Amino acid sequence: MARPRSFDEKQVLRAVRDHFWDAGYAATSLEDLMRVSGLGKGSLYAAFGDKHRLFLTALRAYADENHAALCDIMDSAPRAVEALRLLLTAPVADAETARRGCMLLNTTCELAAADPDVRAEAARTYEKATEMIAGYVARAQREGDIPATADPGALARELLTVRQGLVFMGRTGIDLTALEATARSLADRLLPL
Amino acid sequence: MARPRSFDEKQVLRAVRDHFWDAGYAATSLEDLMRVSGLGKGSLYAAFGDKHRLFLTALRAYADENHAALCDIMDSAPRAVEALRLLLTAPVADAETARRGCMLLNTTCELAAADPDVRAEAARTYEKATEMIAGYVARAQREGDIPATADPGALARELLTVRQGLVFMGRTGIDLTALEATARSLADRLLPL
DNA sequence: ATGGTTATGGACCGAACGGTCAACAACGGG
DNA sequence: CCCGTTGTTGACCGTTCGGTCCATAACCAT
Repeated sequence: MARPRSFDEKQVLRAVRDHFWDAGYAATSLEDLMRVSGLGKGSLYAAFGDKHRLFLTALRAYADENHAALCDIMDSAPRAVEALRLLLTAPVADAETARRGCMLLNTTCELAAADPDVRAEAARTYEKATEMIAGYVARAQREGDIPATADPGALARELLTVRQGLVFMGRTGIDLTALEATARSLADRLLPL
Repeated sequence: MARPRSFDEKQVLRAVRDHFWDAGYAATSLEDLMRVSGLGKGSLYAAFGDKHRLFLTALRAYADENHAALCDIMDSAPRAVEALRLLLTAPVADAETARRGCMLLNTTCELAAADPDVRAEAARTYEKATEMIAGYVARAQREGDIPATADPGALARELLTVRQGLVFMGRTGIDLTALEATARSLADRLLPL
């Protein structure tokens, strides 16, 4: 019927997401996006709308992917309490991950005050994460590793908060050995085994 | 000898800092800075250098002021362990503070990957904060509120990390009542009284 | 009062910004 | 084979960007 697209939508979205992730929203120009995606302005606009819409699309894709990856990592632990430990230790386990930080965290800091869409995405994602973590807490309680008296939702919010703190500290360029030790120690204190 | 300045340097720096704080670095234009400071371009440049130098000056002033304010708050507590509790509960105690977050945290997320000067400022400030906190930990140990076996530096890094996590979560727009409860609960678990 | 010196404010600059558009290219159905 | 439809490309638009510069203003020592 008509000319087919010459690009893979997911691949473009990934390239664009990577640039927003590293450089931030405001510091990324359309020229940057054209370069990393290999597309012309017109194609970018026709396929994804303007810069802001493209950004939100990339952000949402990132948040979903990230959530799925976190679920995978935690699923790999045999006991729920170990999965909860991974929640704290994984984000600082290797240098590249630690330095890059989390795209949602970075852009929330940059834009939360000015952009309701970003706030909404953050709220949505962190609520989903809290529920997921609370599920692991409940399982760890059934497995006898966490006292049954604990409130799964409250503990989940604590762990998520601490995780974000660790992710942020990784972004600052702090010494990674010390940060790993901090993560382990926090896991020891918050998840008495 | 010559014409005197028509503005107060600290006042201008505060106005400029406020705008960078809320809007971020890249999203702030020289026109914004002229508007909030009431100065013309020429005066701004003559007094503070270009946008980036002005930003760094404002950031450093913020970091120093913030550190001093934190010291004041913690000094108000009679026992060191209570000061350490305040480290976690103060940043989420009122809505305005929580929503605004921390300028250094916000800009570190935005610029850490691209701007070595910002990384350096973050490293400098967080090292200073860690030392200050470690001092309180040591005092709390002398006062018998924290086990003498604890490593003050390690505990300080943990508390700072958790504090940053709480500050970040406040910026996301999360429910503040829940966040306060999270802060209190984390304080209870990390600072056994 | 005046001259030396610095501050001020806004005109001005080239470059880069986000966004639009129209001419052209590539495909499939008839 | 050719036409309708959609994708691609790059020229082009007005605006805004950060930064420079200079005529003028305001001050103080003399």
